[in-house]
Amino acid sequence: MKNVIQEKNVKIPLYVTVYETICQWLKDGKYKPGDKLPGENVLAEQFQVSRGTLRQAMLLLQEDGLIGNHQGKGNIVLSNQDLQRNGLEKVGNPIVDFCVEPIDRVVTTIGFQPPTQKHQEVLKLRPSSIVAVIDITYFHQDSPVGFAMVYMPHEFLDKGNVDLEDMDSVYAFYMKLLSSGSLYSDTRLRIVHARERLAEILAIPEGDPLLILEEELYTEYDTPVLSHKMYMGADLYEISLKRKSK
Amino acid sequence: MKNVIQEKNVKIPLYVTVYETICQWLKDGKYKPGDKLPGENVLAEQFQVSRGTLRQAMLLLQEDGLIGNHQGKGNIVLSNQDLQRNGLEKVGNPIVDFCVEPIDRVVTTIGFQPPTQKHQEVLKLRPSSIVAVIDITYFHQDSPVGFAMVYMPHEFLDKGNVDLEDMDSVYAFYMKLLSSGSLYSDTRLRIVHARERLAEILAIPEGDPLLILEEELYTEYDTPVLSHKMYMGADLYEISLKRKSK
DNA sequence: TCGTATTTGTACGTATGTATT
DNA sequence: AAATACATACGTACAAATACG
Repeated sequence: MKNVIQEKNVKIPLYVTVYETICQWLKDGKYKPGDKLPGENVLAEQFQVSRGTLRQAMLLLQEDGLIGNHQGKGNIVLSNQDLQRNGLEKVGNPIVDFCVEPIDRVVTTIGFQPPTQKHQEVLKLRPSSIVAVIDITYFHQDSPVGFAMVYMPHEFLDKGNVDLEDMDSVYAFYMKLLSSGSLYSDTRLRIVHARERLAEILAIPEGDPLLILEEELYTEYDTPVLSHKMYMGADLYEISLKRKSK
Repeated sequence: MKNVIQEKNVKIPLYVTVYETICQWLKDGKYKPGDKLPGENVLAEQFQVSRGTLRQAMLLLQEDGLIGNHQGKGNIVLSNQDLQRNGLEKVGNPIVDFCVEPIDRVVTTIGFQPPTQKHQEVLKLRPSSIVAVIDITYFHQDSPVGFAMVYMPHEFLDKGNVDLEDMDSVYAFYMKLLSSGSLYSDTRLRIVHARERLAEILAIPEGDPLLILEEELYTEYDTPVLSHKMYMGADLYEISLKRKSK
């Protein structure tokens, strides 16, 4: 299997450059929310591309929630100012992205163990394989705000050439996975109450509520990459997202 | 302005019928997770459509997370039989969709008031307009499990021809809005602690944690439709979603 | 290892349908 | 009613990634 987090190709399709150009227009305020973009034929002419190619760019803009397409009316700019921040529906690291305070320090530890029954299922592992267990505590100004338990097949770390003695590089690998794109997830959100160990780690009273996010990440090939649980302090997190419907 | 929840056109594009046919194939198990679909040229031939049209159907399948597209390899079926249930990232009614117990009764009340400063902003209303305040309590076996406060411009209810004396029809209108499609949202999730009134409504001790979802819904024209807050009992809710990235 | 066939990705062009102005 | 603008659909050609002998 190829390295999951390989770099992307440098070759950029035409419709992507068109998309990026129009994104920049919107960022620069060349067209403001409520404005109508020039007609597709006009734009295609300007960019010297076919209308089909231009429409691929429009599709990307629409998926980003930057424009709305309306037959007979035109492509209208939506209120895009606040779209900078990614919502929960985009893969990233929620425990970092949604803390109301900035995360300024993380403490990472790593251990290894045979897969539990559950991990054999969700990570599709043989009983003879090895699972890396990565515990990460997230701090803001020396106060713990969140805690994550990450379960990853050792195989992935191995193929990623990660120095297992260097916690910074382990954490960097994990973050790179989360932001690598081309991953999708099964995600569950619940409220739990802090028990002994968690209460101690997060320095909160036992029984205090926590937001927990449980998740499995897969490649586009449907290969499990990792499973993790994130515990987020109740008062320190506000999770935002964009919901949509066809 | 046109009625937001108007029925869709009856005319169905070719690529949608192709998409629906292949969806059915997957549901029937004609192709199982891991299988490769026939090549696009073959499928286009079978459906008697051009390859471009067929590729539009493939795009829909991919957006649903049902298949993965891979240059040179093929279109592979993913293991998403369980995608029947919509995740939070799709607009619907979370307070109904994610309760671990089935909701078997709702109690709806309605009142009217001038818009607060905040509603003037988020719903883009004039101070002289009227806001409908709809309170909805959700029950499972006569126990309250969730509570929602909905703020909607009176104008919408009026144009929707809703009988404001008939609570069932008010609730039906609200649910129809949520499932009408063509809406998108700004959504925030947090933990709050039940205060007096909420604790009483949900029949829980004061101070107990609740999951709260605050949201504004907009049409594709960027017109605010409604703003609501949903309070969900801590132990009764598990919210699932599908995260993705390009 | 290398070349060839297969398969999807990109890009172009044209024509017609349908909703809005 | 006519003009405008996006939506759908067809066709062709070549590029790029992968699979296979």
